Amino acid sequence: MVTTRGPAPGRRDRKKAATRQALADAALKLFLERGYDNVTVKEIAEAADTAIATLFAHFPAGKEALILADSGERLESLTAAVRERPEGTSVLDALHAFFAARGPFNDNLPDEYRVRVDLVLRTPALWAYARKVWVDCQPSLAELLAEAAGVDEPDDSLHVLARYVLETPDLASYRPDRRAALAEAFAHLKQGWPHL
Amino acid sequence: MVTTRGPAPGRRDRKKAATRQALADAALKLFLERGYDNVTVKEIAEAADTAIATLFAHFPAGKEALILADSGERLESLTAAVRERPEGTSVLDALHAFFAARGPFNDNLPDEYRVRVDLVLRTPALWAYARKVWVDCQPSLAELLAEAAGVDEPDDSLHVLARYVLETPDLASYRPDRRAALAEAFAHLKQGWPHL
DNA sequence: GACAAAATCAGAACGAGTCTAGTTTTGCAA
DNA sequence: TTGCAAAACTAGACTCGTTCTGATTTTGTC
Repeated sequence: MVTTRGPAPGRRDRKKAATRQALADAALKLFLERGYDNVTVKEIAEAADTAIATLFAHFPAGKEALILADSGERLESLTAAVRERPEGTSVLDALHAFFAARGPFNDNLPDEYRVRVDLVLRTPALWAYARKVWVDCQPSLAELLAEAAGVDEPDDSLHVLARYVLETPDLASYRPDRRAALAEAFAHLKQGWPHL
Repeated sequence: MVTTRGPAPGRRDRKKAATRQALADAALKLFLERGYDNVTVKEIAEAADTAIATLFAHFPAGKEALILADSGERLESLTAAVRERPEGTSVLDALHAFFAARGPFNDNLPDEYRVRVDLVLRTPALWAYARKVWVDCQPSLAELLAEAAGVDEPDDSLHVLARYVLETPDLASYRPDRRAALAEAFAHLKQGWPHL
């Protein structure tokens, strides 16, 4: 496995990471050039000079995962946003700020990110996958909310809130003014869960 | 097209409907016997004595659609539930009652439905498709909500509510006490949209 | 240098879904 | 009744994502 800040990644891990990166890079390049649906995994594997089987060994979640972060990474940032929120900020405000700073809601992103976000936004398969990955964080976010609310186990109410929160970016992205829709949604959620 | 209460469906329409029904029946039977994932569309087509191409001509939305109603039908019942709600009942209460009487939340269903609901509930692909079909009703439900709220066009707020409402059955079905979770969700939504 | 684990490989196989090009059935009208 | 166009249906080839098999190479370690 790739050592996250361990003694020093050996040659094996470096090569593995390089292969993975080559696949991700090739995928992004081809998707941007020709559109997600017009690129086959075979072409991506060839561009990265690997076998198709290797591609799926690195990205078992499939073609979409080649350019989208998994729930692990997302959950990390989400956790940080909640746990390290400024003193006096409500959980829901922190979550609102977290999403407002991300992909589709922040216009001040470096071009490198921008093109990627636009690609996802205009590709239904990718957007659906992104939503799924967020929603997969529901149980963990519910735990986080329980922690913030000072209870041991998340109950129905917190699971419902977690789901609504994670559903919101998807929903808001379909509206003409994405940022306004996001704000509107969080305003209502704060009414429904006044203590969070 | 199948005439819905027109003069009298001719032979052609009757045969077409029969083929469609044969496909749906064969699919349900095989899914129940061996599980959704262990049945191929080829087997279904053979059991219904049709070609695979015919199967997809009748169900272009794919394998899942063989046993799940499309948004058209769902929307009809949803519309009725909202428009014909008893005097003095809020829209959200009507929607709550509507879902509480359906599939996963009502234990008093005839066996014929019960087995189907259980199949959907225990098959991720089917459950995901069912959610999608509900969520596809979002724009229409937002219109309905606008109508009930006495405004011309649904704004962000109503689209958000529509989405949360349609997301709720899926969400609640994953909780240990589905009915309780459904009620909990609607209770919060009523706080967030007190006028509906 | 030997050996096991991990990474990679080519290619076959599978299932969903699309496409093509042709055949049969049906409704309708001359 | 016949003629004809539209609709329904068909077999089979094809694409694409994904999995499987079984082998080969690369790497870390002893």
